[in-house]
Amino acid sequence: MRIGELAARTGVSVRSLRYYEEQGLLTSVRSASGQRHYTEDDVERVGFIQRMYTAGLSSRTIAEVLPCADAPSEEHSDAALERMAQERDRLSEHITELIRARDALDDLVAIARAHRETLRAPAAR
Amino acid sequence: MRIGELAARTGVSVRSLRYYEEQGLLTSVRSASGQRHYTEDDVERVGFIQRMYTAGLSSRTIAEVLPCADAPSEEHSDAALERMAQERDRLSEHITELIRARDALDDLVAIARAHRETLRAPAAR
DNA sequence: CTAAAACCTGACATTGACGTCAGAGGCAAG
DNA sequence: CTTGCCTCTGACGTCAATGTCAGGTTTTAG
Repeated sequence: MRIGELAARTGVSVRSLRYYEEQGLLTSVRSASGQRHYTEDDVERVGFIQRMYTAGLSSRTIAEVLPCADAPSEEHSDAALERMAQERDRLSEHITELIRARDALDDLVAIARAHRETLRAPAAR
Repeated sequence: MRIGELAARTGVSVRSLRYYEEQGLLTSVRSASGQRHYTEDDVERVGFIQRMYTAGLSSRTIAEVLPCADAPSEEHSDAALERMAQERDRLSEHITELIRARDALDDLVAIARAHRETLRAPAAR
């Protein structure tokens, strides 16, 4: 498929797909005229890339980790494994922080709601 | 206390504290010479601001939400409450995505580790 | 064949939360 | 009084993923 279709199927912009290629995250086969062509597998690959971006990894870090996703049967050095584990931990910490932030928001919402009730039924007590 | 001490106690840069003030998130009392002075409460306030930034809220959104944290006993319009609830949900979705991303990383790590075992004990089977 | 739609490269623009630097004034200690 | 540290304002720099535009080629539909 061509780049427009891949973009449509992944929900990622054409611009971003070209950027991913520039960053070495995605490869394409070029037709004689220079147009990029992708395989079905690339849909999934782009999904993974997006997920890693969401996780807060940079292009460079994703590039380090991707080979492991590509060829799970090769060694790819302990460094990459180390890197993945490290990013996983960082992500885990971040999730913990986000949950705390959500709790803080929850508290605020609860207090605001409670006070609204007070306003609505001032004669309740 | 002056800005340097607040920075030290919150772990936030002096630059950021000025930026927060510029964004209307933090106020200070100015001495005759123009220096900013803060209260003990501001330490906690900066912590909350940081937490909201971590949660992915923009300055503008934090500015909308902060009045509720400041004065829980006022109404502050349903709009702010609505906004908080909305941000909370957005954050929740984001957390879910991050957990999925972490799971993906976990899978990769597990596969890589398993393969390393295979290499280390090739005669195991 | 022709026009529209999709693609190409290259380059500049954007956004947001800061970093950093310059030049000037403020404040406590010796 | 002066030395050294803190603070002030203002402005420009940064970074990373993307948007966007220009000018040109390719593909597709009619």
